[in-house]
Amino acid sequence: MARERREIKRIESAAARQVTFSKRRRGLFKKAEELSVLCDADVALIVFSSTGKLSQFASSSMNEIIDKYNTHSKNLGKAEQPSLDLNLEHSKYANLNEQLAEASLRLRQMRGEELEGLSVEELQQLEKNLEAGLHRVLQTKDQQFLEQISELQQKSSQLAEENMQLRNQVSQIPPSGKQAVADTENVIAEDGQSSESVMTALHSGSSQDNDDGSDVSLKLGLPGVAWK
Amino acid sequence: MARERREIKRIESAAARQVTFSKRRRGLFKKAEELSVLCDADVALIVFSSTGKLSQFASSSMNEIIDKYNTHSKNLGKAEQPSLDLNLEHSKYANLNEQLAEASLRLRQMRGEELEGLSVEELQQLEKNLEAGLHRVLQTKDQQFLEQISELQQKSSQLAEENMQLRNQVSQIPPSGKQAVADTENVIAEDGQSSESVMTALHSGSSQDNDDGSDVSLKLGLPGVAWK
DNA sequence: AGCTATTGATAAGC
DNA sequence: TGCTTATCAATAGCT
Repeated sequence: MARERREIKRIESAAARQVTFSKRRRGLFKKAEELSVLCDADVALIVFSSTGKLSQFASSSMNEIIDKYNTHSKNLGKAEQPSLDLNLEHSKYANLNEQLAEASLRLRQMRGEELEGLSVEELQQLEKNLEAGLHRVLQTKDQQFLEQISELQQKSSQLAEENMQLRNQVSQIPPSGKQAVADTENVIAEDGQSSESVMTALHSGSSQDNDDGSDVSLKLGLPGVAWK
Repeated sequence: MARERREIKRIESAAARQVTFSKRRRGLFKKAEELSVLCDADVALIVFSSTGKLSQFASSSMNEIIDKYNTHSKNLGKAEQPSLDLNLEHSKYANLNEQLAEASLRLRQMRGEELEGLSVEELQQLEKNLEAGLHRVLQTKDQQFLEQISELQQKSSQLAEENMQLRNQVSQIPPSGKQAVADTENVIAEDGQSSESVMTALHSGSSQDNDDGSDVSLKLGLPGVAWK
C-alpha cells in the first residue's frame, strides 16, 4: 500500500522493521477496534514486538475474552482439576450462556432483526407482542404526561391565586403616581412569561421548591423532550 | 474505504453487519499475519462474532501467547492459582448473570412490563424501538405473504391449464350418452372448489405433489392462520 | 516524526 | 458467499 509493494517476508533491517512495526501496529489496532464497534464483535488482540514489548487491545475485557476463548476451544481433554465442582460450575456457566443467547435473540427479533427463519405464525406472534408492548408503553407515557400536566395545572392555579393576592396587596397601597401602576403591570407580565416556559421542568424533580408558596420563581424546564 | 465512508458505529442492519463482519474480519486477519511476518512479532487475535462464533489467529501458538501475556500483565501477586481461578470463575458467572438480568429486563420492557421507573425520554426511546421493530416485522410478514401468494398464483394457473387440457381430452371422447357430460362438469366443479381453499397450503412444504401434473387433488390448508 | 505516490481494503450493488 | 467497481484508507520510501 504504498510507493512500492512490499513483499510479505521478514524485514531484515532492524530499523526498517521497527518503523514498519509501529505504523502497521497502529493500523492493526485501529482495524480491530473498528471491527468490534461496527459489527458488535468481541475482539482481543495481543502483539509482542520482536524486542518482547507487549501491546494489547480488547473490545471488552482481555481476561473475559480469553476465558471465553478457552471455554470454546477446550472441549478437548483436560484431565486436571476438573472436579465435580468445576464441572458443575461449567455447566451452570454454559446454561447461563444459553439463556443469554436466547434472550439476546428474542431482543434482536423484537427489534426486527434476524427474522429470516421465522414462520408466518411466529411473525404474527411477534407482531402481537410488539403491538401489546407498544400499547402499554404509550399508555404509560400518556399517563406520565397527564400526571405532569395535572401537576402543572395545580401549580399554575396556585400561582395564579398568589398573583391575585399580590395584586390585591399592591392595589391597597395608596397610589403615589405612575410607579404603582407600573408594578402591577409587571406582576402580570411575569406570570405570562412563566406560563410560556411552563412545560420544561418536571423532570428535575424540583417539586418542593414552592410548596409553601413563598418562592414565586418557577424553575420549570424539561430539556430535550420533543413535544410532537 | 469504499464507495462512501462508513461511520464507525454499530451497524444496525443485521444483514449488513454480517457482510461487513465477514469482509473486515478477513482483512484484519490478513493484516495480523502480515505484521507478524514482516516484523517478526508474536501476534494473537481472537474474534467472537455477535452470534458467538469464534475466529482466531496466532503467529505461533495461541496458548503460548496467552501464557506470555499473562506473565507480562500479571506482575501482581499471584501465589495460588486456585484463588485466582475461582475468583475469575465467580466474576464471569456474576457478569453473565448481570447481562442476563439486563437482557430480561429489556425484553420485559419491550413487552410493556416494568415501565414504572422509566422517564419520558426512555419511554419515547422504547416506543421508537417498538415501532421500528413492528415495522420490520410487518414488512417481513408481508413479504412472506406476497411470496406465498405468488407461488399459489403460479400453482393456480398451472392447474387451470391442466384442467383445460383435461377438458379438451374429455371433449374429444365421442359422446356415449349422459356419462361423458357428467364427467366434464365434474372437472370444472373441482377446479372451482380448489381455488376457494387455495390460500391455505403454503407451510406444509408439499410443493412436489403435483409437479408432474398427474395428481390433481390439492391438499391446501394452513390451519390456525387468521387472515384479517 | 511528516509527506505523497501508490497500493490495499472495502461499501455497495449483483 | 463471491465478484466487481468506485472510493477511501493505510502505508512504503523519502526527507
